[in-house]
Amino acid sequence: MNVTGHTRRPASIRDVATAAGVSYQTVSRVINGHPSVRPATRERVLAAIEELGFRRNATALALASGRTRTVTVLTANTTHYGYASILQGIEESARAASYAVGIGVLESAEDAAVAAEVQRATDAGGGIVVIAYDPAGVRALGAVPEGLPVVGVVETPASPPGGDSPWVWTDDREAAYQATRHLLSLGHETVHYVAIPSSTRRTSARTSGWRQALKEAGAPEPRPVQSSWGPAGGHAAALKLARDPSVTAILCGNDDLALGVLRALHETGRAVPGEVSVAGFDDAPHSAFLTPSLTTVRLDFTGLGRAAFALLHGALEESAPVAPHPVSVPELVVRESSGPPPSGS
Amino acid sequence: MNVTGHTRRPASIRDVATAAGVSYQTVSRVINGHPSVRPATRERVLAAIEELGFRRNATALALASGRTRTVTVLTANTTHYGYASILQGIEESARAASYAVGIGVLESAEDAAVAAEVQRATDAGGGIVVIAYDPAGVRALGAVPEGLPVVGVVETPASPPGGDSPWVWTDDREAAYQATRHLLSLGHETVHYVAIPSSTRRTSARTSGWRQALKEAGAPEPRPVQSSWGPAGGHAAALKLARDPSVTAILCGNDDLALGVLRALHETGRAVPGEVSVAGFDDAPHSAFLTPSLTTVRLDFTGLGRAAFALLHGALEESAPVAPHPVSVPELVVRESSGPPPSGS
DNA sequence: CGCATGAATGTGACCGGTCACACAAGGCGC
DNA sequence: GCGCCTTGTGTGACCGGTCACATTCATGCG
Repeated sequence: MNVTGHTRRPASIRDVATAAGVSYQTVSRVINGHPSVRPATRERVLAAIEELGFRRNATALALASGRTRTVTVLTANTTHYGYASILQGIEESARAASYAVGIGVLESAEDAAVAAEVQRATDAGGGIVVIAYDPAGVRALGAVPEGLPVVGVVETPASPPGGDSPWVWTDDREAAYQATRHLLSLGHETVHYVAIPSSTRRTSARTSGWRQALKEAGAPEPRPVQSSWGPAGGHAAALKLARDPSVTAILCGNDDLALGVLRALHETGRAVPGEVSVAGFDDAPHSAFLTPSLTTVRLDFTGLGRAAFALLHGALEESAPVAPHPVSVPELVVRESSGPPPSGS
Repeated sequence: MNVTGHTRRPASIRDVATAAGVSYQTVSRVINGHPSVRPATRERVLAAIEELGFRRNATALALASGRTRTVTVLTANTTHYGYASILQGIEESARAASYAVGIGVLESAEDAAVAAEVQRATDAGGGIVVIAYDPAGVRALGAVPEGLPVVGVVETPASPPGGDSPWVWTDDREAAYQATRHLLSLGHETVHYVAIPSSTRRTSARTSGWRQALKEAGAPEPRPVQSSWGPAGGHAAALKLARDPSVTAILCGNDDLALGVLRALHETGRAVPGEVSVAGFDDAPHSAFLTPSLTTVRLDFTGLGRAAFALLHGALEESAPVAPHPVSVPELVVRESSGPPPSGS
């Protein structure tokens, strides 16, 4: 029940116009800050707006102007820490720019389902951000019709990142390189790699950063172990690796994987970092509190989301500030899970 | 560059009408499945729709019909596992019902900021779901103007949950009760409780479930330790508790807290579960892989999100199926972190 | 056979804004 | 004092749909 008796239809500019004794166009001018409105008139209109509690109808605005001020985020998942952080970053920037944020979950990577989601995002108008770290995301990014404003949050840019390519990414190669070098510098003969699924057919940036560090150090290059995204994958992968006593250092494609690896090493009785060192990727919030706490590379997902929005915003409006990929550099965080290899080795 | 040369304006129903040689109204009838359209006409219209690639403009539809088919989720955070899962559940149901999902993050609990977010959500039209587990969410829920379709995902229903109260919740009381009983049944004299911040001034359901179990068992009731949401809070709280040798069982308000508690116990050299048992809440994906793996109570957040949408959907459309709070019952998951108290105790 | 009835379709107004243009009043140059 | 430009304001059409009502034509029935 409403104080005023019943819920009344919200005031439109014509209601305001009548109340202020002007035409609706004048009201429109006032709300849009048009210069040529006499101060006295402006005052009257503003008073009427205040009194009637007028708010500009977003739907009508979108229909008339053609601009939706909306960004739709397409993602395969909202619960993964990285994805959720990117979303949060996008929302933060979008809110500051008075954009609405929509979200679409790509439940399957099947073409029809992906196409349907892209359609829905397209129907919403405005811009699209696709988190393309996984097959579903990659397909979605590919399925966006040419000419639409879209930004992909990708593992690696698909072509030379010159100019205004519609992608943002973190320097995963550098991150993997740093982590691998860290482990090698502790004295490990080589570093094994448990990989997250690659979104493309090409070698992932993480893999190549790892590989480069090994090559530079003249370390043997073991086959990367392909795994999944979650702890279960890391667990399974590490159960195999643990059987090989020569394995003393494991780099994991993300912190979830590392968690599973830690668990598997514990189950097989291999001490971390005494016998085996483990490093992750992402610096998820729980990684610092694991036992042992996890050495990892911190990636600024929130910043990545902000960058994605900035890029989109620039494409959508001339006036928007075109931030040049200000994604911060990955930062190695050394914790307990990495140490020198067993001396007897 | 587009195949057709340049991006053309999408086809409207009038374009389709012209192509099919009928009036725009007939096209409208066809897309809305109105019965009285001659099959031959319908065919022609459908062919024109297909040929022109017509898609109904969501903005125009919203403006004309007044119905937005949108649900906006207001939340303080997108990265917490529980919140993110609820969001995912809402999105899932919304997608099935062809609703768009918008998201607004309540960055601060400050009144003005919360009010602004609620306004934005209101402007979007459609329904609102507020995740009201924290002060920001609770305020947002309170700030939603009377009469608007809104559903709160709350810790505890504010008033007798009879009829069609616009809230969904999990049975936290039962969950805490189960976990506490489990610990007591292992032989612990009592169970200490590290609480997440309560969203309301009243005693939280989790607290009262814990309390009831203690009372029924005739166990002494220690003061609950107020903490924060994240692992850091649990860590700090447990550092204090660890000093007291009589503490042999700790129930934590969520799994993140439990993670911090485990870490603190490790740091202070208290074995889990040898000396101290720990149980959490939520069953986050990583909890099963911790060392020791975490005994916890599984809550169906995704189902909660689905229930929230179902309730909203029912309020928004007569035809919608009104699912009666089908949130699944919390389920105790016993893992390694809980066991009998030290025998010498 | 005339008229009521219903099916099939079309017309105009409307949702709440914006945009392009018309128009009145006032200041300035000549 | 006339034209012209500028300032302030109003009018009409439009965005792409929906809704209420009008119209046409075939049909059924008394």
